[in-house]
Amino acid sequence: MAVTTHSRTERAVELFHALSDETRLEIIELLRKGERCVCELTDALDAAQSRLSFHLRVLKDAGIVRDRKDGRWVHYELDSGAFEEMEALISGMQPRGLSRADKCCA
Amino acid sequence: MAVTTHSRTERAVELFHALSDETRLEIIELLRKGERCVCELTDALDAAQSRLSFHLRVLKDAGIVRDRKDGRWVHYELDSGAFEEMEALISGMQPRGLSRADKCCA
DNA sequence: CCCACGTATCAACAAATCTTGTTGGAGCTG
DNA sequence: CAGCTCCAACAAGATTTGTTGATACGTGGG
Repeated sequence: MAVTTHSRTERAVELFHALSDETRLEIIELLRKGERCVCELTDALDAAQSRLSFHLRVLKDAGIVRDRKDGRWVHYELDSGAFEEMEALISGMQPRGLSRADKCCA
Repeated sequence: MAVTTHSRTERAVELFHALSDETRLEIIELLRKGERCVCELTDALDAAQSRLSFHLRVLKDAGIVRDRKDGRWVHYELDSGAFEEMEALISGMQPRGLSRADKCCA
């Protein structure tokens, strides 16, 4: 499970790196509709299986998706916790003064 | 100014890539306190000038910072528009159903 | 037990990214 | 003008990342 000790910055790098690839963003887009197995993703994206496996691992290591084994299939789905984390990170990076109050319940 | 035609996904890749580096996140953190010239950044980060110049360009190309010339100095500052863009992107990537209502004013 | 299927992993290569050192331009100052 | 400072840009090397094809692993069916 690789519980590497992360500084706040290292964690941000990991998350943003995971999102900085077109294939991975396409995977995320597909998973928004719900859980999918790898074979459905290879089908939808017309990508080699080992390529998707690689990208799914990056997403999983970053905590953006989680997997569930079901017989010989592995289903992947989004983990909403990571998105909350990223929203918080971006909020905390913005220029001082307009971090929160002005965009919530405007 | 490189007005490359971006798909939505390509733009997301560009933004998240710009954030996926520790040095660049440190630059952003420093710029949160306000405008800084390159020499102040090299000083604060103890980094070679050409290295910072490289990273500042990545940030600038992504629209995350903008520069202002002042004599022989160049000052960089955050561009809040990019952060709003990223918040919107992340919002739009989350699993269906819980995009907004459940995290605003809970 | 054996084979087919779905998936992960590995090795090798290709391509992109980052670092370092260097060069050159632009703008001050004397 | 001469000399200095601040900075961008380039070149070369190192490192990281992504792709592809081959192989290995686990599961379920015949």
